[in-house]
Amino acid sequence: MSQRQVTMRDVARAAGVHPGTVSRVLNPRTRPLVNPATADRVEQVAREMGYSLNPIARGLKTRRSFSVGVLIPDLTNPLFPPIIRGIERVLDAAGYTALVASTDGEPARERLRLEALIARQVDGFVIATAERRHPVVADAIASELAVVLVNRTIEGEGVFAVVPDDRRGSAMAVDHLAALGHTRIAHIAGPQQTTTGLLRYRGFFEAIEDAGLAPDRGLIAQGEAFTIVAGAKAARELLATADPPTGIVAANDLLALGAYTALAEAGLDCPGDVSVVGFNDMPFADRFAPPLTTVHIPHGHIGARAAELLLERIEDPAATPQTLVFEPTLRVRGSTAAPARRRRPAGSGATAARGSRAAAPRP
Amino acid sequence: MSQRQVTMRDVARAAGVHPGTVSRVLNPRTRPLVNPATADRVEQVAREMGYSLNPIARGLKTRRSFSVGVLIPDLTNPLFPPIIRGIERVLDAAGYTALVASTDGEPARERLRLEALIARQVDGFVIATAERRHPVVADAIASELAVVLVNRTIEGEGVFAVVPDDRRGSAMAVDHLAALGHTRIAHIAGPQQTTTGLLRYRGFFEAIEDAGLAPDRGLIAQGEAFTIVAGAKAARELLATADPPTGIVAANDLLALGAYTALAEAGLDCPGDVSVVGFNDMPFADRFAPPLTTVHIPHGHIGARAAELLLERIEDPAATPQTLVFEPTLRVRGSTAAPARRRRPAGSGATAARGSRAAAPRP
DNA sequence: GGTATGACAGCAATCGATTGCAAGTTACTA
DNA sequence: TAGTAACTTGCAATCGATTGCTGTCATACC
Repeated sequence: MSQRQVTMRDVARAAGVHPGTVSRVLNPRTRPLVNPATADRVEQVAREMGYSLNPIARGLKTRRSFSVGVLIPDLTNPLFPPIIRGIERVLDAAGYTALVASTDGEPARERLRLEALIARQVDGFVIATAERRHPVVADAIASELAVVLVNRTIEGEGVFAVVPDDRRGSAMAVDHLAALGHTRIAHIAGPQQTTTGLLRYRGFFEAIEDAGLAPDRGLIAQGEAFTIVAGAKAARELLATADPPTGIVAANDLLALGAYTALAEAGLDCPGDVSVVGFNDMPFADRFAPPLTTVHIPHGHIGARAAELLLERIEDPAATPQTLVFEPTLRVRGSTAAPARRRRPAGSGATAARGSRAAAPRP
Repeated sequence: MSQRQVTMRDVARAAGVHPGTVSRVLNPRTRPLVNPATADRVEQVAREMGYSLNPIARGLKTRRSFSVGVLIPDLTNPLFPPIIRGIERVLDAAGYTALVASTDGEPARERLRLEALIARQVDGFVIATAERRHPVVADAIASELAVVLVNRTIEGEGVFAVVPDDRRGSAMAVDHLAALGHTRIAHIAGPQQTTTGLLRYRGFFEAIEDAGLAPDRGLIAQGEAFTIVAGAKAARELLATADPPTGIVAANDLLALGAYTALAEAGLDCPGDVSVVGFNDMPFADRFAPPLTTVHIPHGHIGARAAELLLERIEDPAATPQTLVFEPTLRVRGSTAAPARRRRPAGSGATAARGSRAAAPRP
């Protein structure tokens, strides 16, 4: 907040030494090279003058910035803020700064962001926007950039990633519904170009078979994105079939919320008529109407571990690539219940929506 | 993603000109200084070589970075992501980059962030963490940094800010409840060191008087922070009084959500027993149980306008300070209704909570 | 035909810090 | 006591781009 920034030269002059010496004193790594007495004096003077190192200038020379880029598909998805918080916590402690950028899922914007951040000399990236085949990310990794993927990963070699056990999570959801007595269990799948979309779908399918239920293509609806709108659309398709499901496993909470919307439109009660399970346990999932049963993943930890992995990778470019897989847990709340006896007219299309009455009608 | 970065010197050599000339060509402002033919040629060569300017180096010389810092109290509060999105949209279009940092409301962390960003040569700040008397922010403004406050502002001169009309918003909430027939209307106030906390409180109080209701100190509970936990605590206090309110105006949605919690604990129904109004209309407010009636503010616009103001201020340091006040609107949803006839025992303390049964019991 | 005018483009210092190299000290050994 | 090793610290080039100043050259004007 000082008027003119104090430079290293100023400190050097004041302390009667050469700027190079000041530089050495202020860098822990080179500090031992200088006489302890001198070092103390310089440090003292620097403190008194309120000197602070100019990271821009330093970065120019060292090609390091002690900052890392964090690429997020959509900041307004409540899943990500806790992850970011976890990342920042670790980075902060290590003296790094996180530069958060959201890409809105647009590849063009993503490339732009990435390059802008590279130009800013970031030392690495935590990327949450990965798709299974992702040229931008693959390039980044190939070009020896330090990259750690979080939540989603890519298919390929040499990847650092921290992800939930997606198959297992889906299976938990299916098992839960099956245990409640559901036999017609549907899936609202996420975009299949993401590992979360694909693996949760596969996990769902496998679990259905393991539960001894008949797999049915008609019970799979493809969500076009991980959004409420896409979830509603997919759920409408499921409800419009001849023999609609009594339980829905959504590939994430936003899709599940979309299912809520579709159910309300169709005048159906959740969980009375249809049970819904989400994935992620995003913040506020417990406050929805009804509170969402969902697969919980430890957001903060995932972020923190990703940051730690990244720091390791930055410190040691030869570090062995590794993928950390977190075990999810099921949070049972109010959106799932035993299936009721079928009571809707067996028409093929959903009957005209009875207005948008709230999913949980008041007594 | 190229191996070694192409520098201006490389381009100059290839084009057979001096680096200085390349610099002039690539800067729109100085471009007219060079012969159009040469300029075209240089530009061509630069493009072919895949040259991209190094913002670090440029920043070192120009003390500009074309990036701005965005200080957010808490990224996990869903109010902020849409604001950030608005900011990014405008900044992007102007060729600037937003560096988002969250402070968790800790002054120490805030100062740290601010200084880290200043060191990174940001050209200005959008600050959402302001408190009414805020030394850090006041210093920043005083030291001629380009600063625009968003959502909250400070008390003082020469401030650029974009805020909602907090008094008016509170008044809308009160009027709504009064119109429904409520006479015992309480307020869960936000921290009074923030303008949002203070003005919403004042607006509440004024509106109560204007409605011809008797102001009652017992109907004001102070939230310690803008969080669910604080809201629950404050609401419990309100419910424990001899003559509890039938309507609650919360200073923001998180506090309102806390009120939901307290009501559920006390076995009370919302809106059957007590109506609740929030403030901000944060994302998902319409999905809660019950859907929250709240004062809506245009998050994206607020962010965008703040960014625009900041850009103006950066371009013209002599720009006149201005505060933009946005008119809020009331979104009536499921958390408000006419007061029921009093039917609870008139005991002074809340009776033992009947477990944490969901606020909206299933039929 | 000589000089004033102006358009171009090169030169070199500069932003603030880092670091290999070398010089100067000091101390220690043979 | 000369010689060498171990410390310290200064020197200066460097990272990549910007910009005031200067020099050059062609054109225009009288």
